[in-house]
Amino acid sequence: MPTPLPPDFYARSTLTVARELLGARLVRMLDGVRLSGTITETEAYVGETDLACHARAGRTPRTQVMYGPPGRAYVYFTYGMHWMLNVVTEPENFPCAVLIRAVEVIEGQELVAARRPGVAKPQWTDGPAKLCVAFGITGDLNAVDLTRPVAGLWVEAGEPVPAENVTIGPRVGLYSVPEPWKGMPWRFLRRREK
DNA sequence: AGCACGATTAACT
DNA sequence: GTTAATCGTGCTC
Repeated sequence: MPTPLPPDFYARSTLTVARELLGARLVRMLDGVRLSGTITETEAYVGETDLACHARAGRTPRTQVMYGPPGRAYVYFTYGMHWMLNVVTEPENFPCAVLIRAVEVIEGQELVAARRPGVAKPQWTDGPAKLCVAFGITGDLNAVDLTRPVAGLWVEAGEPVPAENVTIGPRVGLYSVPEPWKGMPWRFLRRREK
């Protein structure tokens, strides 16, 4: 029996959720195969006042899932070719989310290898759009409930990452976002092991 | 008009 | 081996 992280996990401060998602396990049922990966990089996007967050535009068809209950998926399309996976955080009507930027594939390596032909393992899922390709995540999964194993996508508890292995820095890929939002240290990544 | 990107290329060391 | 620059693509507002 899968045991997804409960709504209470997501109903907290977005920064806390982003930090604690490091080490957690992203699980995807695809073609009858269980894929999973350890989350290694996240970014927090916090409300309408965060000018890097899509919710800066207010409640629109695209952003409305962020206004809904925590623990849902916010999947959106950008740059004409890329899907991105976020998890909705905080109580309803506070539009926030954590972008899942990278995972390390654990289960289902054969299927992922087949989905990422010609790509070496470390590059299978080391970017937010790459992991969506590897795990078969598209707009079909927007707004699904990640706290129950009903949609074939959820997050399980993993191995906690100790503070000394966490690197914190500014979010990336924000081209024209003004300060102070552009420089806010809201990116969390697990330091490379070895 | 403007993207919460990634691959390719071109320049370096 | 590295970093920097370019641009395709189509959805959102």
